Amino acid sequence: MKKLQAPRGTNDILPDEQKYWRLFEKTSTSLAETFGYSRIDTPVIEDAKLFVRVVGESTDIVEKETYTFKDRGGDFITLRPEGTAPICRAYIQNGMHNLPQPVRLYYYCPVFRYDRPQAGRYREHHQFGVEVLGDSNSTLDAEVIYLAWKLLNDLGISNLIPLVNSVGDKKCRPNYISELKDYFHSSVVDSCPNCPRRLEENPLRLLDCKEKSCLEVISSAPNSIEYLCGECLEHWESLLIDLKNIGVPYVIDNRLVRGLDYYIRTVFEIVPQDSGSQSTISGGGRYDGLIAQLGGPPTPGIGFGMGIERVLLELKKLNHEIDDTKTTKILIAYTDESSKAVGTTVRSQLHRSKITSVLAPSGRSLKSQLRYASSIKASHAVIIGERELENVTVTIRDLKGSEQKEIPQGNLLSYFGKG
RNA sequence: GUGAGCGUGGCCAAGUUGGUUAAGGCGCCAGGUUGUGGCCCUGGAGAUCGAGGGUUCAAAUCCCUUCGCUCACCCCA
Repeated sequence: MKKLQAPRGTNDILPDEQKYWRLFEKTSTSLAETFGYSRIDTPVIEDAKLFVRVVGESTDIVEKETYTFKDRGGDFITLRPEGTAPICRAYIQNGMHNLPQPVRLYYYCPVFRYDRPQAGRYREHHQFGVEVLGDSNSTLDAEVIYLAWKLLNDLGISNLIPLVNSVGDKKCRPNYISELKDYFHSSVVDSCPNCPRRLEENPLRLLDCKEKSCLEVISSAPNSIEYLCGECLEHWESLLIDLKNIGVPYVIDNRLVRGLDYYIRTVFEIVPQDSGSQSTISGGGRYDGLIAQLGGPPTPGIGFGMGIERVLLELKKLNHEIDDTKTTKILIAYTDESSKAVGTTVRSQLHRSKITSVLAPSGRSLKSQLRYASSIKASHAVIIGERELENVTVTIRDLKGSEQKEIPQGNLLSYFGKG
């Protein structure tokens, strides 16, 4: 029989790994709550049309990189590949424009992409993100960028600086793109296997080609800021002031573009300095046209998404001690069937007082039971044998030291301070 | 979709000019006397060497196919 294994690009998150995940979850949700964001959970599956409308039908993204299938009723379903579109859908569907604006939301969920896995890229990964809907003021752009940066700081990843850029809006971006095309038409490097095609299909992407021969051409390419219309320029300039006011460091990166057309004006990313290719930890931007595009009222929006696996990769590099929230754990050892029965009632007593305890595995010598206690890092062993049965006592052994004493069964809880 | 590297018990792995029962370490289980752990000692379980086919008297070691993993490209929400 073929060995069963998790599908390509998916991972088990084993018990030893959980402390990192819980740290992230605690840190991120408490930061978001502190800033007045409310949690939202959307379904793992969505109508496939949602993402088609967001990114357009013919791109690689929808054709090759989503998990899309026909369900038993004949509807096309897509496993959510990102957080923003479902939240916009939920905003529209639930009439959230009737809430006080802006609406601040955060999410924490698995997302799916049908990609070949590689370092930092999986078919299932997890994202945390925030979205602010209903206000186009640059203050909120700054707030969102600040949150992404602050979250990483709170986790102890403090050496990262957000990269920011503005890609203009529907009015001014076309001018920029045609300028960019003109520039690359005359200078696109023949030796690059991809840029001639990019020039036709996605000119903005020319700016982040990795080919060495292209770098020089890119460095003197037209700069998007110089093509911003009056309103976009004003938004950009006030963003820089807002960023300063809120106290987040930033670096302007005019080659920064994001893959999707829906981004307007502000785009930003946080990328670790020393890493390989799939390393953007967090990215986001403003998407003022998106909700209208999905059939809702014209509503501005800004947000970021953060890849948790990539964050944890960085976190582990720093080798910080993670507090594993150790509770006292008690192993209940026994020597025969009748003492086992007493052990079972002792366990119930402890559990009622919320004291972590486990019964030793059956059929083992006392020595083996205590070995087991050590291996599961129990803090104490409660030992029940013939003598304890006779005396109606239990023996409590402190496993950090080696003192033990026999106490009346009735004093068990007070021994652990729960009497 | 493209390219490269890799695939030996749960984990880390030695072994590749083909040749007796496929090292070792970690982990797991047991024992080291009479009811007691962590260290140490001894023993045990556990691998048809990813799978299928071929060459050969003989293959984990050579050839072919296939699957899987990893990394990179493409793409990137």
